[in-house]
Amino acid sequence: MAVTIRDVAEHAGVSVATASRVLTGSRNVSPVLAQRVNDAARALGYRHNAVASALRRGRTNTVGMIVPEIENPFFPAIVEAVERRLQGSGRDLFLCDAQQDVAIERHRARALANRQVDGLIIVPVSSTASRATLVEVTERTPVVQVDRYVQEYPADWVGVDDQHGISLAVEHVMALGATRVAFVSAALESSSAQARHAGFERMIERNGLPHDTPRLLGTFRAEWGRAAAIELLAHPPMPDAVVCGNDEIAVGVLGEFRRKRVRVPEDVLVTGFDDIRFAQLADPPLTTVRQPGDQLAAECIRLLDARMADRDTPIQRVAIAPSLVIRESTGGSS
Amino acid sequence: MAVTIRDVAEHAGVSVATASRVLTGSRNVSPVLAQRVNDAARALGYRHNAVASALRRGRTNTVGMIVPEIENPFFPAIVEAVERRLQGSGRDLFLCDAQQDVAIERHRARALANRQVDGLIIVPVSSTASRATLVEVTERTPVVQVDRYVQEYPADWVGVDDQHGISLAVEHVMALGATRVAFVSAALESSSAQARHAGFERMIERNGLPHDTPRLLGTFRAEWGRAAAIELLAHPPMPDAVVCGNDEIAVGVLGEFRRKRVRVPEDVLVTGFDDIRFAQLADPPLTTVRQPGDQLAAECIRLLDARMADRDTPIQRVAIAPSLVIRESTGGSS
DNA sequence: CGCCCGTGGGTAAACGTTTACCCCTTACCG
DNA sequence: CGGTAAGGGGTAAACGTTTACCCACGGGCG
Repeated sequence: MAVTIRDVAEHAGVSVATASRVLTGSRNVSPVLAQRVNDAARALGYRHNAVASALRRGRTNTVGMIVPEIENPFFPAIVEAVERRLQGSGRDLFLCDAQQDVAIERHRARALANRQVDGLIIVPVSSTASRATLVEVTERTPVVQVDRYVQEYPADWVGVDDQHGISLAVEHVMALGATRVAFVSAALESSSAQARHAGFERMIERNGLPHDTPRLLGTFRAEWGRAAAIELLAHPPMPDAVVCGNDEIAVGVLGEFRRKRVRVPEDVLVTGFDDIRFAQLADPPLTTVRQPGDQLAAECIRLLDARMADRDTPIQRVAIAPSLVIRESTGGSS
Repeated sequence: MAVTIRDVAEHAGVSVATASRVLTGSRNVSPVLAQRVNDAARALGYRHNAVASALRRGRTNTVGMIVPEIENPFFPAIVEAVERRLQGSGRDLFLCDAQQDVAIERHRARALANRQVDGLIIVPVSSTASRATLVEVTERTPVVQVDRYVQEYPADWVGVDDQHGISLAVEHVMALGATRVAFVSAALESSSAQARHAGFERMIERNGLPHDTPRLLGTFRAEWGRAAAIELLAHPPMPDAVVCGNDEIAVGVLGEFRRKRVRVPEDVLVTGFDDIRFAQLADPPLTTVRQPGDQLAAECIRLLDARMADRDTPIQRVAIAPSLVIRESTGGSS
């Protein structure tokens, strides 16, 4: 078996209590004994058993995070930001991928909760089907939702004001003279898809733009953007602008337009959402609604810590205003 | 406190042993008692405490994975594939991001090992500086390296034959008439950067191509590709082809070339490596060396399981032959 | 009828830490 | 000099499961 704290104590000629106190720094120990313990630990190659520690203390110094699909580059960006935020407090982040499947999501959430993570950060797959998982896990551990949320908010949320974000995009293309504006986004499964769609419809309504432009709802993936572009081209007249639900979709749309020799921005304007790294590398570089990842992460950790400090704090929602990043896909910076 | 198996047993009127046996299915229990236990568990809202279980059993049904940086889309793709492979055996995957920092990598590796993961899959940050971490963690838990490896192989490895991959790219551009071939890749920190560089030099040598073409080594990121392209343009003559160390770099190169009105493939050929999702969405779509993610993942899990079954199995290295995917950045499919 | 074996149940001892509680020594103060 | 407090050390009881070991019972077989 591996070397335990008991072996260390024995080797150092002290009690396990003293060894533990030295190793965790939980109480003052005379320097001479401390030295002996540390030497013994090093000599024996002692490794802290986090499982035993977690069982006894009920805490793990670990935060869990679940994202709907790790292949969507927006999520790694958030993960990165969260990770950096967590760095300071010495906690580890364990990440799980739900693969767009609420059953897997539930499984992962339980796995993390069963491991006694001190907190859980989750981007729920579905605004409805993920709810049960959220409710279940919320009664066991502090939870913060990021980006997406679940109906009726069983837990804190931090994200961007999606409706406002989309309205920035629509206003922008309107200002450039577009009146026929199409919308390509994901099916109304997640809260962000819903909010972005609602924001779009509200802008169309409020500004008296024509209603008969296409609304194509699929997934948040480039493949769908490509398919949607084919659809748009198949049913003239072409819109003046295509507002996309995220950057991946927009990149797919751009790719298909390029292939079909539809010129962007001359023939049609295209906008995205998120401002992923590839947005500026797209051809043409993509005008998009930027999500401030660092702020989201900071807010997220703040909420998590607050809830860890007091489980009964009222549920909070933090919506951060996104900003528009203008690039060539709508004609470039003015 | 939370409800324990003791509460369940009491409520069902059986011993904890029986309750445990029902809940884990470790031994036959008469149907009537089993029913009572299950009912009690449901009624009380019993949740398995994985920490206690792990402490007692020494296993966790969990696999840990560490990638150098989650923002490089190649890694999420591998993670996805591994995750799908793991699905079948009911194990959970906990992912960690090393943020390109061997200190963080070591911290994460220890965190996972301390949590008693049953195995660890790692893409080491550095071929030299990650070695100590690998050695340390290898004596505690089965480890498989993917994609990159560490000097002298303290653990199994599965990856692609990088040298061969690069030679496919070089041969391809040579076949298209290129003689002056430049190489843009990452600093020789990781094994993949080293192998790809070595493969490139070997091809130049073997085919008697001019030696005075640029070798620009930076990072595996698009920003670097962009910077390298600027460098290439600043020092004529332009090469006939630019072979890149990965797709991200290539996308950056393409972006900068487009901005400077350098035509690809007419003026210069460009190739990548990995075949990430965006490779085909780039402008022009990118000719690249494809890494077969599913095969890598399958092989990886196979190696891990083999090592879990027998810790003393000799160390294995599995190199899979990559294939060339020809797209417009070198003139398109012939 | 006696023995053996298989089945299903319980008791209690682990797993490795942390920490409540207790004790002893020493120093300080009135 | 007695009393008290503080500091540093040890003992042992948790934390919640799993499982080795034991026991009782019943059926089959010689």
